[in-house]
Amino acid sequence: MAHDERRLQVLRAIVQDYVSTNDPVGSKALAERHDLGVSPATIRNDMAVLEEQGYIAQPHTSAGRVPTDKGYRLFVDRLSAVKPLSAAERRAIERFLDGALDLYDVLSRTVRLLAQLTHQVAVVQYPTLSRSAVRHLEVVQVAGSRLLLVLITDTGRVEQRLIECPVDVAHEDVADLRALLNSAFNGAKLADAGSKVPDLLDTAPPNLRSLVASVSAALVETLVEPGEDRLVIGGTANLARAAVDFPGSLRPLLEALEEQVVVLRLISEVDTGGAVLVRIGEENAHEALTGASVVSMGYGSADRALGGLGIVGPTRMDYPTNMAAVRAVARYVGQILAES
Amino acid sequence: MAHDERRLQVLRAIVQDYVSTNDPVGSKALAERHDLGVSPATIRNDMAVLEEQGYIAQPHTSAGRVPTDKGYRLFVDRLSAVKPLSAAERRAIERFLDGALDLYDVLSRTVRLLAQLTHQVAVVQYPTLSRSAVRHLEVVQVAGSRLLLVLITDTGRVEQRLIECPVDVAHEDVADLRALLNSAFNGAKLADAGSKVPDLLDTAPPNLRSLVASVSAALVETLVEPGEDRLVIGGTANLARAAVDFPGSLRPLLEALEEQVVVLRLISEVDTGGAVLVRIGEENAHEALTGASVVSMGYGSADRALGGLGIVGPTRMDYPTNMAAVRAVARYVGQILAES
DNA sequence: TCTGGCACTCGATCCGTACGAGTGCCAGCC
DNA sequence: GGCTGGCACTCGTACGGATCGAGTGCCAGA
Repeated sequence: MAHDERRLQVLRAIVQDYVSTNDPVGSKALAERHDLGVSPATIRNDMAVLEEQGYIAQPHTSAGRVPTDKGYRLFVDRLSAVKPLSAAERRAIERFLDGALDLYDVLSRTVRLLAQLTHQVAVVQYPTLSRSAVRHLEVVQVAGSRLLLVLITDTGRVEQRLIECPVDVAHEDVADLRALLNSAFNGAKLADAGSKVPDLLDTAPPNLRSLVASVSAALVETLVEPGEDRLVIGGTANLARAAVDFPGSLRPLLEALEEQVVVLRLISEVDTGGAVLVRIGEENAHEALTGASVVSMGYGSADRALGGLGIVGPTRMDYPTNMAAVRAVARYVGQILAES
Repeated sequence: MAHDERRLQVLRAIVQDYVSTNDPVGSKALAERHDLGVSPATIRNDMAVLEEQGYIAQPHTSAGRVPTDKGYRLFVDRLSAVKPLSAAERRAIERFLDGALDLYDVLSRTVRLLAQLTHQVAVVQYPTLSRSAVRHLEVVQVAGSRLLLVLITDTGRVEQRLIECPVDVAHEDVADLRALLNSAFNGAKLADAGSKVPDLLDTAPPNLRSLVASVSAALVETLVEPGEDRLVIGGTANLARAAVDFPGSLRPLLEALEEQVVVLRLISEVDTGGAVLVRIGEENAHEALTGASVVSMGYGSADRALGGLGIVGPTRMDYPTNMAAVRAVARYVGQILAES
């Protein structure tokens, strides 16, 4: 029906105006600023229906309407097209990310870039270890019984772990240990590392066996341990601008961002299909994120997902622009990390 | 004179009360809460003098007094004793920091600990490279002409750097390169690394010379480059609580914290003598830090300074407690890193 | 089905008043 | 000479009432 269609136009206009002005929007202003072809009175009727359906709400009786989470959801799903980035913005992304010196550099540039493009808090997950493969293992003797194990993955990530051995290790055994570990694990997906241990123990010379056992145990532990997934976070200063959208205080949100595990779950639960994922307000199912939305996407090549990245901001955000930025950056970062 | 002494007591009382209540403090309240042995009227006279000398100020005519930066300075220098930590707090520090798995883990635990003890934003500088020594160098071939250089220092720090060589590198040359680099640089202070390059080039076999030249150039560049000094920051959520002390907005401060270079300068300019350094308000000479104080201290053993750590908070902070916390944590972290 | 008109609601704003915390000054006391 | 109690004064805050206006819901008519 024609006026179902118009009601959606009204909702879209409400979202757009509210996002840009932060004032509850009334029927009169709506009629003036958008070519809806009908009078304020008609719009009021539409608004009454939209409110009844739960897409908008009024803060108090004599105020305009504000989109609800449900309203934003409909807007994102059906009323907005992801806005393509301008050529200048694309160039900015390339210029910003090219020339990174190492993995950390790539990620920290990414996070700054995202924060700058979206004016929100940006979050990038380190490439997940379990999906990478071992490129090289290095063992360095730090003290008699202390070894430093350094793992280099094919995504350029470098992991380190201190190992306390039960007894002192002979200096000449270290080289043997290194060779053994490398021949056993080289090229292995980290997720499969555990299954290689029995073979390794069989082939190890008897005098090294206990040493190999404790080191490989520590290695597997490091790799499998999911808590090791780290985040790079940036653009927190943008929260100060968005403070008006978080009535109580920024505190819970800032705490959640420090409590990395919460954000990690949000960012890492991405659709592997290469689509941008938007979680609006209560959909995040976390108290500290009341009034906040998360726009995220996985990065990596089609056959190998590496991790997730995204932004966190108030529900009252410019979804089309932010979704476009997240998508563009995720794709470009995926390319860069696939190359190296 | 006796009443000079009393005026200082009055200033101390004003600072203490103001820090704990955040209300401008008046003469009557002061006389009630502190045993100054004189009447409010007398205190008023003292306050008039203190104000004239610039130690305190009144926000408006009918309000109590508030310490100025100069007043806090006097308080820190002459009126407060660094408050020793309780045995329980000491134990908490040890429990919190022991059992860290690697350098990053030590630093991130440290930052969380400091933030928790002081209720302020905590900052820890990575151990400065140039004061460390090379423990091991690892070269991994990532692609034909691409090498990943991994540096392990005696402070447990692991640095990585991608090197793009002008031509493809033969697989068997990589091992030779590794051996050459290690024999040349092993045990060298990073600051001295540059001076070792000529010798290295002389001893290198002719066919490797150009390769060694480009790799060692990149190595020296990585080591000397001071911008590589990184920070770990935590406790940003504490700023939300302190928001009342930053009248305009938290924005400039949050931005300064992201603009790591500003904070880095503050934290790294520490007295090497092992004393806590306090910078109050305008002493920081940075616009974004108006109303903010920095409490910092170097860590490392007596003969080898590694870096700085500290906290950033409103000028209205509990200096004695915070100075004690910074000092205790800096000492303990220095111990831990010296051991490894 | 849309529109103009109208009465109504209710938060925001403004203004005037009262209150009280805090001060500076002064005369008197030890 | 220094301390104290008393007192007049200032000025920011809290409170209450009046006004304003944006926005609404409803209804009759086109």
